[in-house]
Amino acid sequence: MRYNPSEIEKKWQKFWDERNSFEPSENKTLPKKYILSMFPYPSGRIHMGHVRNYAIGDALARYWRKRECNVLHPIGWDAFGMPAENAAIKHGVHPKKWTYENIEYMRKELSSLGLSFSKEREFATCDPLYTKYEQAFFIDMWNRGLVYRKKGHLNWCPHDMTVLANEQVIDGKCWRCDTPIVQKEMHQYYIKITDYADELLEDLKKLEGGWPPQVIAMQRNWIGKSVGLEFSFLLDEESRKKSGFESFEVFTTRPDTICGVTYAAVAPEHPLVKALVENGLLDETTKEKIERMCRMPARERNIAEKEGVPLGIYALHPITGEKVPVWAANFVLMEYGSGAVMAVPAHDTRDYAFAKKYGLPIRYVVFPESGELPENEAYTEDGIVKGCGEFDGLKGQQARDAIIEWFEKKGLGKKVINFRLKDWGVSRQRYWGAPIPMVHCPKCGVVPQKKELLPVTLPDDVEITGEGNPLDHHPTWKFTKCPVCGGDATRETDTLDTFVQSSWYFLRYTTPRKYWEEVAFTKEDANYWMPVDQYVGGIEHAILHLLYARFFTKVLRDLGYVDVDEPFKRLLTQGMVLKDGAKMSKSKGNVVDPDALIEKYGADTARLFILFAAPPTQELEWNDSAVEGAFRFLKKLYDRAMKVESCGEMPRIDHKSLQKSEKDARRKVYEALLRGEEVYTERFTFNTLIAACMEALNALDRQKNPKVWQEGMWILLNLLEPVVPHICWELSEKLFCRANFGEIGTKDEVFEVESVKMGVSINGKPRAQIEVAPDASKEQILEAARKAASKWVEGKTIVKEIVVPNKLVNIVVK
RNA sequence: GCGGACGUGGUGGAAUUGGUAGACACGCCAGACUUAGGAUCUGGUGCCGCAAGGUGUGGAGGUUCAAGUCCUCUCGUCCGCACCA
Repeated sequence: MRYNPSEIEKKWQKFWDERNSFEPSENKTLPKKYILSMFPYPSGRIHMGHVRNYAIGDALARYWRKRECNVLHPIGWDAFGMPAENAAIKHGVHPKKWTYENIEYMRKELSSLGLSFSKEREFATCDPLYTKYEQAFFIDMWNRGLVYRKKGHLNWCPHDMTVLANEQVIDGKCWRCDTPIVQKEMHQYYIKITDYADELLEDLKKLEGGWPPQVIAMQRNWIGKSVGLEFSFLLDEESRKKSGFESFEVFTTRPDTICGVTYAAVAPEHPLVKALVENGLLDETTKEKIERMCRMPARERNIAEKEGVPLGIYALHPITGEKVPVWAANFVLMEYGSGAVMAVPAHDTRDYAFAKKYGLPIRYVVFPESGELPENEAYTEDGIVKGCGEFDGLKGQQARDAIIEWFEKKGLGKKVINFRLKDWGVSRQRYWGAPIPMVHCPKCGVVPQKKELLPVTLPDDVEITGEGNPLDHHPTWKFTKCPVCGGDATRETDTLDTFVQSSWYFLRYTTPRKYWEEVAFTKEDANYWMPVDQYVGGIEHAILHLLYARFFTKVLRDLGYVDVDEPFKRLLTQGMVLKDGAKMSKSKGNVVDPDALIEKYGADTARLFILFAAPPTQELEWNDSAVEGAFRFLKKLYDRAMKVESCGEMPRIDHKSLQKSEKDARRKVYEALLRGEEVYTERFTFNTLIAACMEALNALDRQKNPKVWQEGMWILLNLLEPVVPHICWELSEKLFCRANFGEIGTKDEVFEVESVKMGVSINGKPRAQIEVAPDASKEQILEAARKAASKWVEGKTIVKEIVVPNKLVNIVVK
């Protein structure tokens, strides 16, 4: 019998399917493992990234099932979003049809990989039943004051005709279609993620050890907490009269440098500037310069040269009372802090460059503890304050604290914490999304829909042209009654950002399908299964999805739906799959199609290759001949297994009576077993486990003892089942009636050896090898070592001798 | 600029607490079997050298009996953020 993957794989997939083999138990007294690979967007076909993602998750799920855990390993579909609408525009297919057909097709593709998903708990986020609860959460959040509506400058993608969150703007371009973003002013709904900024930051500590440091760092950076002093810059009397402003606020993280302030700078969009323009106090060229600065998009501003104009007004230094000029400058951002800064050219590189360009004074007030001030640049390090009256002599944090205290005592300013994180704008002017369940009533204003009327569903009869919002253009959909007064009203026509759906889908899975009509999920179920024990997905979600999901979990906790603080205990970020050094993409023409691969070699070969070629967190370079190698291993495994006699339990072997090659084989097998434990539970370096299994099979091949073969296969098939399930079920069924699929304990006897090989080094250089009894004394070992290395020892004085048991001997000679 | 990851044969990668660097696999070379094979099997394969030996984990120092692993500096690659006050 030759290895025939397509036959074996069909057989077992059918077997698993018919028996619903992978449904979790509802018995909550069992130890649980929640293993989750990020759910896919139903784009049409799976790609190698999916294969990798689900091969990793499936291996872990299958492993824990063997350890007698209750395993939740679900799959679903992140099904709302723009590609469905783009398909509608291009090909005239309805987004719903396009999406569900894609799901149908991709489900088949995934099932051909033999993944052990719970079929029962699968759903798509575009299912109205999912929308229903999402809308209910939104209303809960609105009622809690966590959602608000605001008119503001928004990132607008002219191609997709929609608003984007800051997180969705990459290099000033749309994250989806790469179109440059423009600023547009409009109303939209915001979720107050900033209310949770501190907790989102603090709780990153809880994730240390479980999440990659890189992802934690990226989130920390994105939240961007900075502590400093906020104070008012009073304007001098004349400037007050001119502008109608008393003062303006500034924020600084370096109050210790405050006495080095020689000017102040405000953003070109600052209200103070507007007032001066409106009062006709600026000449034409100044106004022109300001307008030009305002027009320049943010991403160009940060590469442009520092530029600014004096506004002809003066502020009073809060400590010295000195008059300092106020400038409008292109490097000051309106969106951060108060849109104005105190400028200390001596201790800030930006302020320095600006001061040099416009000939503004530079005054050093912080000096290094040792050494000299740098020449021709700002000194930005901490140091000792000099030239600042009562604060002289203080250094670094000490000085900062003292100065903040001084401001607070005098009531001139206060300690303030600023975050870079902005509230999450969730309105999208699109059709294929969850409708925002709000109603605009001429009498009652903007009010939430009644919960018993949820879900607010999408109308099917829409025309999708790519221009404007189809829901807004629909002839009847938006007309409704006000849930408060019952009068005529209109529905909100914006839909929710798709990241809202992916922010809680992992909670939906925790409750069995039969309850889905009544609840989003039960608290009991969520508390049993959460947090996800192992989450697996791409690094590209390091900020967006993972931050929103963490935030949502905390909000739902505060709303009383669940008790956990963090949704994902451990996170594994898989590397990309590359071909010819580049990410696989249609445009580059370097795509390897998973279907074709499975067709040719089978799912087990695909899974084996993808887990063997590189550790899961690293990039994986595609290599056709290495795929061939993976296939070869499976053929060999199958061929050798066919020669093993079947048995119902693990054979008992008298280890002492075995020949050396037989003992070696057993040792290799048990080494693989130990490696398996650590790979599946801690390290996830499946490549090393597979290598250990290959070594074990090679070692088994060098001996002929039928019992050693039986035991070896018993263990290897158990170890490899999570990676290559089909072939392992087939062979285990044939040989052991699958009795080998439980937990297997190690055996100390196989690691006992008659002799150990040790290296002998002279002055650290490996020179010879000795073989000694495992219980040999230090003296015996040294004697053997001196003899073996006599060539290098003769005529020299031995200075020192080190024996590392079972490893090596190092003799130091002179 | 800030933050993070990484650098080992022709290639992917092993080496978990410092202890014989290069496991396992790909590729390549030689051989066996075969009508043939992109099949299978055996042996070899870091580099220099006929050999003895030397040398070798991006580079330079250091700690140590011993460094891919620890420390300092440096070069390079990749990723994220970025005029954030």
